[in-house]
Amino acid sequence: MPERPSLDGLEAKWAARWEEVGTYSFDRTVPRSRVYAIDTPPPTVSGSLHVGHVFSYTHTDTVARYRRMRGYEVFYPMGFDDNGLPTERRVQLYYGVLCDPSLRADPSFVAPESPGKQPVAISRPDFIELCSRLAAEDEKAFENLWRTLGLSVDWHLTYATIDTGARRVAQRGFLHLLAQGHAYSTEAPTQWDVDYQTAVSQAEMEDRELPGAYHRLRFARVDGAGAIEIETTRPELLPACVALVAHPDDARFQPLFGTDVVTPLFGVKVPVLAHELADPEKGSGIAMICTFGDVTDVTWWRDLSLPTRTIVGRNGRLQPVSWGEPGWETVDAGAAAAAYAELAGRTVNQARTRVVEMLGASGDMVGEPKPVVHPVKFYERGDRPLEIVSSRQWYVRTLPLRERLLERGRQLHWHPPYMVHRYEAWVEGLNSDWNISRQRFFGVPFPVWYRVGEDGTIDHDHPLVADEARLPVDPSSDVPDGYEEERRGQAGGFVGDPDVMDTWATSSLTPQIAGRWVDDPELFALVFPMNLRPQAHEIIRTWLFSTVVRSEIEHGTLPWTDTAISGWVLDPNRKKMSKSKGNVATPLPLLETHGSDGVRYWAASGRPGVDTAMDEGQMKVGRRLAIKILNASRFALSRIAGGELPGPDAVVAPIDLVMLGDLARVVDEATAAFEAYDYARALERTEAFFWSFCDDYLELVKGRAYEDPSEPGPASARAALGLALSVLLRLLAPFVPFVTEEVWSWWHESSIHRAPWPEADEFPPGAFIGVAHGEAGNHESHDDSGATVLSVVAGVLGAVRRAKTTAKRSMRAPVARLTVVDDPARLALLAQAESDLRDAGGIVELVTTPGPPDVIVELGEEETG
RNA sequence: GGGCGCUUAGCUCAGUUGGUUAGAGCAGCUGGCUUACAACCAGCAGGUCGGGGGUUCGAGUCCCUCAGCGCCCA
Repeated sequence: MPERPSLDGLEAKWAARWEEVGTYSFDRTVPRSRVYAIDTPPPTVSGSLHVGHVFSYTHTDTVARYRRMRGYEVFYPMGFDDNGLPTERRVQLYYGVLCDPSLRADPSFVAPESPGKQPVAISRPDFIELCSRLAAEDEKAFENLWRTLGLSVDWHLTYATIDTGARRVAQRGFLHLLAQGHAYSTEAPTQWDVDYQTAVSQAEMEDRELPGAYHRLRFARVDGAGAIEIETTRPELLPACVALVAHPDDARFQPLFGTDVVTPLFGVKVPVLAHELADPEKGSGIAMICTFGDVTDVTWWRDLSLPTRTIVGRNGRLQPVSWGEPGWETVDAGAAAAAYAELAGRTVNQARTRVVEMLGASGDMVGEPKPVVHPVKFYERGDRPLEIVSSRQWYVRTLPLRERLLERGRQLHWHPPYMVHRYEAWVEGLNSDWNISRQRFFGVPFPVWYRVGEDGTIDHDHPLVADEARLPVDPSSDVPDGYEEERRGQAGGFVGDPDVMDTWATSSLTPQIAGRWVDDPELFALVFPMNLRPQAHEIIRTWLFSTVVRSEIEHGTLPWTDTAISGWVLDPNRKKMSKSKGNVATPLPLLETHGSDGVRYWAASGRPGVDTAMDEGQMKVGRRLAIKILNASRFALSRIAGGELPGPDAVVAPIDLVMLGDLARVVDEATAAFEAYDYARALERTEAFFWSFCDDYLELVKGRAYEDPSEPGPASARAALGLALSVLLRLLAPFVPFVTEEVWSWWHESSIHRAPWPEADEFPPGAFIGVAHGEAGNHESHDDSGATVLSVVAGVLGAVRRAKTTAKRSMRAPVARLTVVDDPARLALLAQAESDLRDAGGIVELVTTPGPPDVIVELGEEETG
């Protein structure tokens, strides 16, 4: 036991020790009933470290530590979700490279030291190699943070959602979806980000308010009887117009339904149709339908069986079309081609400007554009509005599962419970199947190839699937059974699926990946279904939802029994932290300044599911708590050192029994709180007891504990002190693992983090008088009002302190005479700890008198010298 | 526009099925080097529980309504 204990260096000391002796390693020899498995969120390491990471992961760690102390073997792996766009973007910027999948791998390829002025095109294998390399470096920074923070993760179980085992799991899962008809591919209108060059799923889209303008355009009627005026925010899609649409009940347009009009500039005949989704209140009450301006266009196109006229290419520019050819019929092909020549090759924004000029010149635009602000769909990471293009994508059928998914949501235990509403709202609002294809490189490829017919057409309807025993495969370099590499891309040969799985399609399998579903079925049977999914609330609709989908389809079960939803970290002004605002706090300096235990204390004070402000003040409080634990423990241990520590039966003094009874109640409350995943409540109750324990009980008992240990009074004090310290340290261990382990090591050989969680049977039966356990006793340690010998004596001690403070005297000043006036029952309680009170207050003479409550303190002179 | 949550001391938050005088920490103020701790201790002060209405013997707590804030979704 050090003379002057300190928090300095505890993180490094204990992190190394825990790793060395395997304190948190998972013992797979235990039976299923003793396993507690956690499906940890795998962070995306290409993002920067964020104080939000320490916040939510600390919550999970307190639960993991509690369960471990309850005797469970905790399966607590860390994962990393490196695949997908964020890592690719980081590699592009870091090295100044671009992936060109048409290039062959270059055996002599060396990554550029720093990015040049122009991006260097490199092959897909070389690009993936750089992604893996950079991700591995970034993972180290995360692991270092987690270890410093003291997460009780078993680092031998670490996985990445792109590693070999994960690819095997993801591809096997996909093949099962395909075989059972849950996955299908189709050519379909798809939300497309023209910058990232990829399809975007419903879950990744967001609306942003964007300024635009209504342009009023004139369409001539074929019968010559005048014109129809429509309003549109996207006049550049005029060449893609396939129909006009109005509400079936709209009397203004009923006579026109079924007739044709002609588009301005391009002279295309299009019908006027009726559909409920047309809003008579909006614009002129009649709209043009294009290929495809928005999701409503897609609905109309599908419901009304309209043709397609695709003009926007995947690069976001208008592509060439053949006016006059089938599908592009027009009354004047020459004029249409001339007009379109002004637009082809331009971006949609450029084309909009030009087409407006042309419409103005031709007199087909009515009045000036009317500015509006309207919601436009964006990819959540994108900078330009999404376009809708038609392309081949893989989908998972989620719509037919809706009812079963809602039922699973009701079976899952949500903490806090109201979070289930977010899940239900999402499932009920599903309007499309789940698009899992991404046109990217650093991801898990689809393990399928397609036959190429003799005429060069690709047969997407009968994919050649990989044998499960071969997984993982890369169809861009591996070859389907029965084919030679030479026939890749040849007529009569094959092609590989060019896409990779969406990151949610792989991370939806984290229970299967972490549990090694394919590679280690015995382990998987031991840990799945898991116990806990901790995660943030904004990804309920993505990660939680998709994991439930995959588990339901593959295993017919929930992937876990409980989910704990954490809130966000807000900046000190309660604003959401974001890079653009520049209010993001990086965690390592905080850990260094306040200590890991201090930061963990702040994090664990945040209620489950509640957004919590970054608060360095709370971290300082946590650090003070840790220092207090050091000092109080050293003090208590110094009182009980030397000789055998008496067992609980030695506790006989009423005040000692009452203190232990109060502590037993705290154990009950903390245990109940942890069982309900309310770590914050457990901490609050424990901490409150700990401070009053230090302020009052330690002060009252310290004299007696120093006396002859063979006497019953001192023996009682020593036994109570030892038990209380042991219990308190264990209650605090999930929150402040470093300082509690340090103190524990002063008097124990093994780790506190494998010590048993405190139980009622550790306490002497006499402690439970007046406590819920209700065992009868033969002493009077409490009165009818619930006052105890401890609460009465602590109250009097407080009055003595008050008097000394008011008199501006030192706490050491003696009390010549203390007169306590109170009712007889309370005075009887006081009498049971009279000598402790005299010691703690420096009281020379104590007088008790029945009567209206009062405490009269007559201070004496301090001895000098 | 729909859903969920929040509003309690200057600040951050507790407050259980409705039940004595609504609590804690931080900040503030006043004292004190007290043989565990000055990175500490003791004490003091600070609240119309967002506004309004209702139920009840009794409301911070339950119901209605209004306002503000945040998030999710359209």
